[in-house]
Amino acid sequence: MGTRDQLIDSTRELLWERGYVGTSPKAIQQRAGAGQGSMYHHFAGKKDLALAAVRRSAAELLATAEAQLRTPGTAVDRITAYLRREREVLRGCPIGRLTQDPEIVADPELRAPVDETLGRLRARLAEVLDEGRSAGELPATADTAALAATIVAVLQGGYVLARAAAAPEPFDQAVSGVLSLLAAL
Amino acid sequence: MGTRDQLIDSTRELLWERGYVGTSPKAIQQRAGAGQGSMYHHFAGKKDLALAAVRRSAAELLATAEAQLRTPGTAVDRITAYLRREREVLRGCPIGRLTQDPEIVADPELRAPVDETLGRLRARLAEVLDEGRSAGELPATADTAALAATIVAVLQGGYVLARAAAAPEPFDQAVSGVLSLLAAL
DNA sequence: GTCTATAGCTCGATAGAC
DNA sequence: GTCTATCGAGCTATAGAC
Repeated sequence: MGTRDQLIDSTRELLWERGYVGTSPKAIQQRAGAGQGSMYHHFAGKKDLALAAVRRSAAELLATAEAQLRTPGTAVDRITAYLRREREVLRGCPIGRLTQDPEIVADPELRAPVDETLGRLRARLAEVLDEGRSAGELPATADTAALAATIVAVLQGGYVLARAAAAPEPFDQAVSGVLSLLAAL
Repeated sequence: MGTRDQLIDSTRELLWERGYVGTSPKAIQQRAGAGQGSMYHHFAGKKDLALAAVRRSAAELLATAEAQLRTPGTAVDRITAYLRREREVLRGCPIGRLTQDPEIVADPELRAPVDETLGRLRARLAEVLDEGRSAGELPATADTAALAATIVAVLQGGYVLARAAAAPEPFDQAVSGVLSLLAAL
């Protein structure tokens, strides 16, 4: 792996752990084992590097989600597979986390990939729910776009509860709750 | 209002907007209209001030929730009143926001009030759901603790989606989704 | 109680040698 | 492509006058 990739990966980790405001070029360089000149040779600055890092994390998140949602079974089965897949819950979501960063939401360029990623995730979940509705698994009146937003919100909010408690249990409870509600539909 | 209170209020605002890592003593002083000597006279430092600010925000959050949950009606009515109350959605949750801050979750003293607040909120919602279950509004088999976690997670995650989109709609969708699921129980 | 001055450090970025 | 040196600013905190 080249120095450029090392820098991107270090930035991804630090953005996940500490956010944009809490991540310094110096910390990125140290984690990547690269010097200052090297970083500013490959990237225009902190923002440029963050953009590359966020885009890579976003692509990975969507690919991982797709792997779970592509499984056979009913819509609720597929969503269960997605929600129950192994997660490092206490680390939170590498993309959702960025929405709490004032400099990310204030900058259209930095916010765009975050918005697009969560938007696509919701759209994909709505698609799965649509298929379930067409198959008669869900009521014809179900608002699949709203349910998709609820599911993604449970994930993102589950991370918040788990991190507050420093334990994964509240995340698991929140997921169990929404799955029991979906199963009862 | 005294200087001490001004400092606490400014810290509350800045923690909400920028988090702990993104908030400097200097910014607090400027917003409060107080000098450095004044701040360090009233508080031992940034952490001490943050503790006072978080405790005050936590008390306010729980009091506001209680005002909505105390209303008459079924459990779902009361939870609807809570979820649908007027919110500045794009600002997010002043307490949940702190779970994304590495220095808050790493410090037991700073994390404690966050954990306690979200824990109490979940417990209070579970209580409301328990009352509804006893009244026959919910199935006897409903896992009220899990549903309470789901409801708080939808709120916290709804903020995440709204901030990503820079629009309140995803929050409203997520709330609509979970309320429709609860109504169908 | 509040002020100014200052400490020692890190911030994000640039310069210029090699 | 990577290095070291340096910039001007801001960081959290302390000192000591008033």
